Amino acid sequence: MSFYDEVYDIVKLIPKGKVATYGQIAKILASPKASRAVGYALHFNPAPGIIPCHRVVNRSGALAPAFAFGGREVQAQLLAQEGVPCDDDYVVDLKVYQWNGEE
DNA sequence: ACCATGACTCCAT
DNA sequence: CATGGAGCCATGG
Repeated sequence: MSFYDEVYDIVKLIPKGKVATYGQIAKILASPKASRAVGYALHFNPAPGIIPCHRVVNRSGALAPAFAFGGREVQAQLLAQEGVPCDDDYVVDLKVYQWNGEE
């Protein structure tokens, strides 16, 4: 699962107050279209608490609807706590909070 | 190698 | 704007 390991590593090094999209991570890894595999890797989430999956959002900047480590509201709280306020629809302002450290 | 699945993304209606 | 279908990638049986 080296691919997944890469995903976890990327997610783990996302700076506080920033979020990354599946497509962005996929692009950083190897293929910009591996967003599915990336989401899958996060779904495995082998290290909850260590892997800030809440900092990973979809291309719209919205939190994963199927997120299940506590609920979207919890994720929203975490993001707000990190300094990333989210919309009522759990949508983050990507043009401001999207992580661009690998771009 | 093939088929099925999935926290995605894009295009068409 | 909501819904549906197709494409892409990695994993597991």
